[in-house]
Formats: sequence, structure tokens, C-alpha cells
Amino acid sequence: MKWVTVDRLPQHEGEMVELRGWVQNYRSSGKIQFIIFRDGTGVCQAVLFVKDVPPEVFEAGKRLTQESSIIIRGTVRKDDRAPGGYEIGVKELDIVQIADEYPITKKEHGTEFLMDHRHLWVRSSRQVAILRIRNEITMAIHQFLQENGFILTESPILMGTAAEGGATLFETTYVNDEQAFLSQSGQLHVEATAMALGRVYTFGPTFRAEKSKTRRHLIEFWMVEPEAAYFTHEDNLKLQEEMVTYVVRRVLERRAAELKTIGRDTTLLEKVEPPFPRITYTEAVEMLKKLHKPGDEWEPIEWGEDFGAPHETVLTQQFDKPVFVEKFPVKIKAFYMQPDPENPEVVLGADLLAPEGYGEIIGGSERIHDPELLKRRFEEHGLDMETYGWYYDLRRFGSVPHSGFGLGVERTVAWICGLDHVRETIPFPRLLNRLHP
RNA sequence: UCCGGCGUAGCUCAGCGGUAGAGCGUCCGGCUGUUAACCGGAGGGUCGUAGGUUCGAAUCCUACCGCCGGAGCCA
Repeated sequence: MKWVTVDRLPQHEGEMVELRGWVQNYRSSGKIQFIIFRDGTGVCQAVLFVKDVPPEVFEAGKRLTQESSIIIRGTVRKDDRAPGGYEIGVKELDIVQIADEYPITKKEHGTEFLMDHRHLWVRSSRQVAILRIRNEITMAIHQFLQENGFILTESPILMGTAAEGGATLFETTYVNDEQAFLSQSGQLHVEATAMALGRVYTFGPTFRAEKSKTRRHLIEFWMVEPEAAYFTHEDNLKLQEEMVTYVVRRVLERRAAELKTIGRDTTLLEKVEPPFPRITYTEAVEMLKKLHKPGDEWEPIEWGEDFGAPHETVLTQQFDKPVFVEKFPVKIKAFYMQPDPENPEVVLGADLLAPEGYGEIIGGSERIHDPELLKRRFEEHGLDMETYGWYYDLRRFGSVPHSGFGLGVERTVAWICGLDHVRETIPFPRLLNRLHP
């Protein structure tokens, strides 16, 4: 008999099929039993009538508990009373294992309990849908970049030194007790491979030991960091809005069922298309001053100060598409960012802020390519040639203008899924005080 | 590190000075179309920990621990 998956059931109407999976829920009313069956691709109802199956099969059904693993064989039939529209009229039931009392019940649970049982929580319909959308986003990013000539070049996780400064790093030990750090960005290394291959990207985990306890922060999270030789700031922004649009559209096309499962209102997602609105940092500061009203829980900032979380929220509320904020003051951004030739006080860099309060999902910039300017920045930031000499070499040997950006995968998933916390965007989130399971 | 909130049954919570409660889950029984099925019954608790106030503390006070949200920092 043919082993099929729940997502393909409509193609097998009227046929006898085999399904392999788990019991998500079980109901009985004496002479009839309903198994809510899941197999990872979807959920369907399986029905056991006492008259249609041998007595031992009907008795076996009564033993089923939530999350017991089973193989069922039966006829696919259309029935409006069944969730999803199709059900299985069970003829045979193989019990693979009767599950112990399952901790996650049908009623609601608190986040602490669910996080302690994350290894089981991922089985729930909502979490399955989110992880499928995450997969779609990841694959869409790869496909977009590959189709545009970008080559995947992995950056190291184990680093001898910090990348950008500022962020708190995870320390570990290299051989011979030498100090090492977990990567907080693959950017510096991807700049090197960009000079080898032209257009490259790295896609991997990054680590920040910040004591940040908010819905937007993970200690370990995934970033995609494209880097392209001869790309200007303008090329960079175009690439970003095209990539984000591609990803959103593909999720809307291919994961509509999952978006529906998690109850995502896709109205604003459908509006995502280039060009994205752009404002300069200076305009943003002015905008915040105008928008501020007495009694607001935030205060406007002065030119030269960085935005806080409330400022990002207020700014994104002014637009229904992702918005670029560009040309930040030099002193609040990373050392490697190229100054604007029209105003050396600001950099040719931009953050992309997602709508609906999701905040920064991309940070990017054109990089400094002039050796003398980079050397000056090293001095200003106290970076020594011994550790950063290799990075300086990129400016000595055929330096070219180049640009790149980093997109936070979890924040992107949270935005597209409409989640209120990034902890649901990754199978096993690592947070402050959360290292298990 | 700082600010705010919360720790009571396996889970989600109510009770807020006078003998510890509900729903769900579990177990037993009933039911031929259920939709987080329903109906009847049973079992289940040193009320986060330590100290204090009181005739009497889950309830009031103090400290500590844990969790959640936020700020700063950061993507």
C-alpha cells in the first residue's frame, strides 16, 4: 500500500493509503473514535467505526494517548465535517508506541513551561507552521542570492578578535589557552572573499553576549551577510529591497496555508515591493521632534544620538512598507563605514526597519576602501595592525569600493509571521537564562 | 545593571487575615459524527524559599531565589 503524507491527501480521494505519524488528539464516543492525526506535513482526522474494523483494531484505538506514534491504513474520503475537508476511514491501525502522559495539553500554557518543553512544543501545529515558513525564508534568501550571482563563502565561527566592537562577545578558549571569541559577524571575512569572487555571502550563526531581555533579542541568532565588490551604497539598497521583496512574495505564494494556521494578517505584507521609502538620519531626527507629543513615553533625540527602540517603533509606524534610514553620523556607526562624499559627518550606510513595530532587520553600508582613511579609523577606534592587518591588506592589494549588509533571520521570520517574540522563530532559541533544551 | 509584574494541584488560574478551590490533563464508567467533543465519578497541594507580625498567614512585612516584560546595549 502506498505511504502518503497528509498534505497530498486530496490527490488520493477514494484510494486506500497508508499514513505514518502521531496522535495529536483523540476523541471517542463509544462506537466511534476520532484520531486527530499529524505527520509533519499536516493534520487530518482519522475515523474508526466499530462496525468497519475488527474488534482488536477498535480496542487498540481505545488505548491511544496524545502523541502516540501510529501507522494507519484506510480510505481517503471527502467530508465537510472533517477539519481540512478530508478524512481517513481507518481499516488498519499499527501502534508504534503508546506515548506516556504528554506534558503539553490541549489547554493553554505559560511561556516558561513551553520553553522548558521546547523539544515537544515544536510538534504543535503553530510551531510546525512557523518552522516551515522559516525554512521558506531561508531557502528564498539562498535562491535570490544564487540567482543574482552571489557565492556562499562561510565565515569562521571561532574568531581571534572582535569584529565591530561595541557588542559583548562570548569568550572561549582556543588551543594553548589562547583567548578566542564566538563570531558576532561574518562581515570582515566576507569582505575578503568578495575580493576573490566578486559577489559573496555568508549565512550562519552569530553570537552576542548582551544582557538584552526583550522580544527582539536572541543570544545566538542567524544572519545572512552579502558583500559585493564594486557595489555602491545605492546598489546596496536596491539589492536589499529586491531581496526582501523576493522573500516576502515567496512566502505569500508558497506558505499561504501556514500563514493562515498562525493567523497572520497579510494585508501589509502584500504591499511590500520596491522602492522602499528612504529617509536620512537627519530627517528622522526632525520627524521624531515633530511627532513628539507631551505625555509620550519617549523623548526626541538630538542629532548625533542613536535611536532607541521606541524611536524605531514611532518611525516605522509612519510607513506601511519597510523603511530605510540612511546616512547616520559617523561616530555612532562602525569604523569601516564609508563617509558620504557630500557630507563626511555621515556614512553611506542604512538600516532597514520592518513595519508593524518589528524594528531593524538589516544593517548595511558601503565600506571604506581608501587605505589611509581606514588607517585613521583604526587609530580612532584603538584597533591595532597586528590583529587587523589582514583586513587592512584588502585595501593595499587592489582595493575597490564595495558594499554589503547583514539581515537578521529571526527578526525577519518574526515580522513575516507576525510573532510577538523571536523565541518562536528558531527551533531551539538561546536567550538570557535559556540554554536548555 | 536598572525599572515594573508574577511565583497556589501535572498545566492555566481564582482565592488576598479564619479548615485549600475551579477548568483542563490523568484514571474509571457512559455515549455511532466528534471539532480544545460532551456527561458522571475518583485521585491529586509543606500555597517559590527563609525569617518576621498575629490568637490565627496562601493572604500583611523583610530578604533571597526563579520567571516574564521593558530600559540601556545590540541585529
